[in-house]
Amino acid sequence: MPAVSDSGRLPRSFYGRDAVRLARALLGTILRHESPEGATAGRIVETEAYCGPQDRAAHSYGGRRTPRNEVMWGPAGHAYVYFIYGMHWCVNVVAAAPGCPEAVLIRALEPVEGLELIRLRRGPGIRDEWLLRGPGNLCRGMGIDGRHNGADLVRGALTLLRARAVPAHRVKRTPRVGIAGAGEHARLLWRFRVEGSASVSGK
DNA sequence: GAATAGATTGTCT
DNA sequence: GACAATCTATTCT
Repeated sequence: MPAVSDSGRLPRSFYGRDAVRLARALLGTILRHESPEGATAGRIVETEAYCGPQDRAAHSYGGRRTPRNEVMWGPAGHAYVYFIYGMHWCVNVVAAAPGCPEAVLIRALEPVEGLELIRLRRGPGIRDEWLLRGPGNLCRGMGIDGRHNGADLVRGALTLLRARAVPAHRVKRTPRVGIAGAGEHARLLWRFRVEGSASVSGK
């Protein structure tokens, strides 16, 4: 019996809201991947909202629509996975409505299921709480890569599960990470993290 | 502890 | 050809 039930899958309606609200709502939910090597899952403790054409830090800034970011333009509840810095994958959850290219970057998870497999993928010498810390690291540990771009989280092997909500007093809002080139938009408080979790990334 | 550099490749101009 | 929603190791202080 798996440590995490698959029955609590979040419905499509959960995703159909603006990226900032979705980023907050995703805290505490469980990202689960049932791969051929085994199942892994983690509790989301850090997210960032990317808010479409007006957001200088977003891939869809200025209405850009390319093969890479095409899934951002599609229906909510799908995974937008892209490759960056020559070696890392990052996974986003598409928000809002078709034609509104908003998404939420998943930045950190607390490992919940499949610890052995996660350790195997990450390599030796890493504390368990840090195995899925950082957007690139969590994709490696969860076995997420370009094959998952466009995956439907409501139906496929990659899923999001409902879990106990994170109370407001445990949520901290900060500026986003790694977007110094975004001018004024770099200062907006569009990063959400669970206070006190050992698994959040950054300083 | 802070700052810096190097890795390494898809994507877009 | 420049650069990127990163991570790690190394070199300072």
